[in-house]
Order: sequence, then structure tokens, then C-alpha cells
Amino acid sequence: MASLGIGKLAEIASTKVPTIRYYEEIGLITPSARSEGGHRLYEPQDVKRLKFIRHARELGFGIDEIRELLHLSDTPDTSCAAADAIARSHLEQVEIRLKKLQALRRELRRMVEECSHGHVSQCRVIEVLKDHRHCDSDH
Amino acid sequence: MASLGIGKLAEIASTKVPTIRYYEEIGLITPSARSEGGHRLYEPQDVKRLKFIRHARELGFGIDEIRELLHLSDTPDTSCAAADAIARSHLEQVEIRLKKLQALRRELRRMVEECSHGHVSQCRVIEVLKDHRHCDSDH
DNA sequence: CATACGATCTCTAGTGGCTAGAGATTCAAG
DNA sequence: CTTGAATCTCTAGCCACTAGAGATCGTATG
Repeated sequence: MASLGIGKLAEIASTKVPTIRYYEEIGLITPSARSEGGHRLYEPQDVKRLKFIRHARELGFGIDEIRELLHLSDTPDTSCAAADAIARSHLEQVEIRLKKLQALRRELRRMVEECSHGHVSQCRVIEVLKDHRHCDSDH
Repeated sequence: MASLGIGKLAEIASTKVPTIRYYEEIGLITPSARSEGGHRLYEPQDVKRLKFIRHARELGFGIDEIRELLHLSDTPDTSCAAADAIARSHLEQVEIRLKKLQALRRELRRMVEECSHGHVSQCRVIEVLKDHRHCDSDH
């Protein structure tokens, strides 16, 4: 048999065992079979499915988005537009987060650079936190 | 009396009421007094404290970091080094997240741009998710 | 002074995406 | 057949809140 136990699957897909069980609980992946004693058994297509999930997670897609992408992937004759839309909307979110994080970095850099290394009473870091007006960008 | 109710405080500090109660529960802020009936009453220094907390949160500091920064802010005679260290370490984390997010954006852009707008079977988005080797950067 | 109604009270539970542990059972190697 | 690692189910915890129920308080108006 080419079936894998959950531990081997976890290893192959760079996942932790409880994560796979969690994905099962929320309906993303089901073992192809169970052993007599109740252990989960996985086939090659399960490996592919889990890798797909992990890769999408690495790219920051949420569970619901992944659910949809999996469904699309399972029905190859439908239009690609839906997958495209999910990816585009995700890209937008990433770009928004990037902008915020860049503004954040600017503020933090300024805080750290202007720190006088004296006492807290003159500390620029504390100062800035105390008064938003010290900031020059939104965040 | 210049005391504020929790609603007014929330409004002034752009917070929600339950958030303030949550901050109290985890020991970040305590109302200066309570009314006879048990309503929380806040004084101007409480407003400052909450604004400090919110501003630090906006800058992405975690609760424990804020706890420490508040403590430092309360003891102005100590060295500024600790505050500086917290801010620096936070900046590092932000820079790491930025790098990851930038790599992510590259991948997503490529996915979206290369999408053929045909059927799912040729969809670049699905394709890339299926096989990590389509990616050219770590993420 | 009574009433109405909005603000606040406490308490519990849920979010997302896992992670960690207890205690029982199963599997595979020797 | 025994040992010990792997797996099983179940519950609870993480972060930083958010949402709701049902009870009580505070205050503006009649």
C-alpha cells in the first residue's frame, strides 16, 4: 500500500500533525481511509491537496478563500475568473497592509533614531507614544 | 467634576467601550473611581494613559511591550535604554514582515498577471498554488 | 417625583488559525 | 509478546479583541 500515516504526511507537507487534524475538522481535507484501529490513512492525492492548502496559506490566503480555490481546482471546466478575483482581492489586501507597514517603519525608525539615550524623561520613544502629533504620517 | 464615563472616554480615545474593559481586565488601565452605582469614572490622566496605549497599539506593539513601556513611562528617572530596545526589536520585526509581504506581493502579482482568463484547467493562479516550483522567491 | 430610555454593568462565548496537553489506544520492530 | 513510538479523541489556550444577553444605573423630561 502507498498509504501514509498522518505523521508522514505532516513531514512531507511541512505541516504539524494537529494542523492536519484541524484542517479536517474545518472540512478542508479528509483522509482517504482509516485503518482498522482508526488511524488516518492518506493517498497521493491527499498529499497534493494538503500541499495546495499549505502553499495558499504561505501566500496569506484565508481559510475561506482556500476553500473556494480548492473547489475551483476540483472543477477545472469552470471559468478562471473566480480564482482570478480571489487572487486580485488578496493582492489588494496585501498592498494595503504593505503601505501601512511602511508608514509604521518610518515612524519606528524616526523614534529609534531620535532617541537621546538619556533618561526616560527625555526619551523620544516614550515621547512619541504619548503624543500622536509627533508623528508625521498616518498609521 | 471632570470625571468621564467609559463611553465618553472611548469616544475621546477612539476606542470601543469593551476594549477599555478588556484593557482593565488585563491590567493596563484602571478607572480612578467608581460611581455609587458602580459605573467606571475616569480622570484626565486616564485619558492620557489610554491614548498612549492606543497609539502604541497602532504602531503594532504587543500588549506585553506596552505594559513595559507604560511602566517605563511611569518611572522617568530610569535609563531610556529599555524603551529603545523595545522599539528597536519591534522595528526589526516590522522589517522582517515587510520583506515577507513584499515577496508575497511579487508572487501574487505574477499569478494575477499570468492568468490566461480561460478555464480553471489552465489557470495560472491554481497552477502556482498546486506547485511551489512556479514561485521564484521564498515566502 | 415618577418615568422612560440610553448608558453602563457583569458574564459568557466567539473570532482565526492554529498549538499544547492529558490519557487511552494502536501499530510496527525486535 | 513486549516495548515504545505514533496516533487517537477531547479539552483548553493563544492574541487582541468583539458581540450579545439580561440586569442595573443615571439623567432629562413631564
